[in-house]
Amino acid sequence: MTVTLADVAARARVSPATVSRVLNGNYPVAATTRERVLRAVDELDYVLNGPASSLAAATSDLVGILVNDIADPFFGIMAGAAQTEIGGQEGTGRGGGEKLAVVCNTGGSPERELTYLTLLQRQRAAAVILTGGALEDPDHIAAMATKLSKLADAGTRVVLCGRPPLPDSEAIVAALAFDNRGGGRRLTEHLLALGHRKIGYVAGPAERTTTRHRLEGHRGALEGFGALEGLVAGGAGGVGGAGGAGGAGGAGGEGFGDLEVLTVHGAYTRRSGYEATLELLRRAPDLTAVIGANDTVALGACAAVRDQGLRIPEDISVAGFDDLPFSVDAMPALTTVRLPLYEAGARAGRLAMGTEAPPPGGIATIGAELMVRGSTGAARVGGPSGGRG
Amino acid sequence: MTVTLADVAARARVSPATVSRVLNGNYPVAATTRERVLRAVDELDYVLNGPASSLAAATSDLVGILVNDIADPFFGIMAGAAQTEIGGQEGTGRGGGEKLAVVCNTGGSPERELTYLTLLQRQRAAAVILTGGALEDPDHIAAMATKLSKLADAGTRVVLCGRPPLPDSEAIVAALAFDNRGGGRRLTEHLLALGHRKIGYVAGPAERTTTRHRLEGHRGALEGFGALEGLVAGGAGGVGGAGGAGGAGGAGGEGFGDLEVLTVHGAYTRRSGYEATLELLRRAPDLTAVIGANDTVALGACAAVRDQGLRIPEDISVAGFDDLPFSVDAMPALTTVRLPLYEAGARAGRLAMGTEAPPPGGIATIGAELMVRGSTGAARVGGPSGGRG
DNA sequence: CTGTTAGCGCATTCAT
DNA sequence: ATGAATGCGCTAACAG
Repeated sequence: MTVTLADVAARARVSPATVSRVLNGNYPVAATTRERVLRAVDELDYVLNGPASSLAAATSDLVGILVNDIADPFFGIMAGAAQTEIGGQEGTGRGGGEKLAVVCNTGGSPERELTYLTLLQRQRAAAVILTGGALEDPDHIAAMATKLSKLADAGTRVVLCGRPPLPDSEAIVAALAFDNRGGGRRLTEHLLALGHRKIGYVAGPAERTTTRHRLEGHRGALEGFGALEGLVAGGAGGVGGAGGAGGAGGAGGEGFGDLEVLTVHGAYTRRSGYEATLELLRRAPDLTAVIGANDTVALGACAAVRDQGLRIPEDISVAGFDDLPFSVDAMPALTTVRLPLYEAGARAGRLAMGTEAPPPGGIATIGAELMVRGSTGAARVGGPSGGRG
Repeated sequence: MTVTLADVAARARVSPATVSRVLNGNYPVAATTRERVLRAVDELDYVLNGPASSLAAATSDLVGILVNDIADPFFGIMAGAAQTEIGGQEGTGRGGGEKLAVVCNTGGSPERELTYLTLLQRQRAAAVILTGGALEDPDHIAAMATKLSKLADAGTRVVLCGRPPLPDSEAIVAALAFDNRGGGRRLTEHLLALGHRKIGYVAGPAERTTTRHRLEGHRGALEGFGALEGLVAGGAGGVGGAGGAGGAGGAGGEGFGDLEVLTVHGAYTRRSGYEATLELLRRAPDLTAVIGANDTVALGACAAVRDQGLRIPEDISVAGFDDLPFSVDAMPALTTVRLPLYEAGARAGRLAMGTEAPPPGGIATIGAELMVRGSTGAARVGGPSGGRG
């Protein structure tokens, strides 16, 4: 019923070994023989048996790309770029050597992340790309490290994209990390420069690296500003949560007492942005700016601000993070931090293919660029405690 | 180096066959034996060899989900839903039976679509889900039909989601088609009811089913209205392209002369929406409404309208299609047609798993609901030829 | 309920 | 440059 390598060999009047060789192209074969074989392949409409091939070769052409949320363009853009870099190689699809780049949606669930990794391990995947922020739960980190080592041992190339490198792990080919801290810092500095002093922050889920890094950047900016201007009120420590928030996946964050900072954690969703902003406005009616954990959250924040009868940016400035394509279409256009998602994804794809040399030390930090647009403006006068400063 | 089934069998003091049976769970095994085997699996940290398993069983646990653009939430939502339905089954990941749902990004390229199908065929995929509109090029349709038959012959279940059924093809398990015509018609009827008579239409790529169906719905509404009110000007035929535009992948569409309809084709992108709208406004400054091929295009249209110093909806009404999550956040919120993407994707996932019975005839049409929001309003007076009507 | 026996289809040694 | 033989790790009959 199904045509095999042997059938092709018979038709081409060569041995199965020869057919295998022309298909994989890793071996010298006479041009005329190759012709004959290729013709037989076409005539018989032969399709390589992947499992058999993988079994014999102890490796497959599968490349897995893990994403937290496939419906979020943040991941879609990276995954698409990686897939283009990996899959856009040969052409016909009948020979070997074609990688099958494939994306797996974990939905942000640590179990599913591990499960997908196991599934890919089972398939003897050629490479795995992990995108987006990681969970900071110690158990999960340990489990991931173990799993990734096993994958690496089995010959799977592991690449991190938009995710900080794991604690030790030599298992990784390369880690491409976004400069979330720097971006977060510059964004808040921008707001401070506009005169904002009471800035609400709608953070992502507390236990994610991305959330923590962006928040640290934000607080670092506030701290630096406070040090310079002596404006920071009350409480001594607490501000520089930079170190403290570290490993544990616990609470951390909900209410900083005396500080002029207001933070609410929530999912990376519009709804979360909407509700958190309402909450922030309740806690501090004299807020003059709100920063969203990402653009989606920021859009939710915009909606909340407007539903309260406030104008953007006259009454409240709003900013996001990522600079997804739709951000420029918001009214007013969203001030945000641009992450070169496509470039990062493409590079991760090349790294996974072994087409590009890993960065020195296996780690590269990818810059984040502040994009100032219409959603942020000068702080309104009379709102914040100290006036314009 | 790598631990195999035989190792587990030895450790558990049973035969390899028994281990295989408990792993696959498709066969009666004594509870105590099962325990012992499972323990051995854990102790040895055994992971099934997928390729070997697939080779022996002549089928794999891979399920491919093809999408046109992974960075577009339209596809992300469907794919995510399908993946949840398929992958969210068991738990641990060490046993068999776990499907690996993976999404493949064709980027809208017919070649890559075929290539992915071949790759999936090579892997002996358990199922394939094709999402989104199809290309109407006869050659490609034929090639697809052939390829899908082969997949079906090899035991792969083929499901269409958001794509019309193929000409004949018994190869398909089920086709879930969106009511793009109906949605398009209702949207235009809504605009007509608001007094709009000169409506610009920014269509998608001319050779896609989705584009054609939505456009047909639009024209059907105009036609029906013209018949009722006797308002349709000039040219006789041409309007009801419904039948004519059929199979061929040719030009079709660019300029309908006397008709009060203005159509421009372009990609499903914001940029296309922007530029096409500028063009429409140039061609017909007395336009009172613009319909985008989808929400993304509509957002581009909004930007263009505003850049021309026009207000939405006072001067120009704008509407989209799909009702993606961000559409409600546009200012004003976008009037659009809601497609139940998540539900459709989930259903496709179940169909692919064989968890749900196919609809009668293997074809189901999924409704499209008009969502009236702020971006559409009464046509401005004095613009269109006949005034308010 | 469990063990034994054969391949699944291909990539590789080794020869030649 | 090509052919012949071997085994990858597992599942599927078939016995028992």
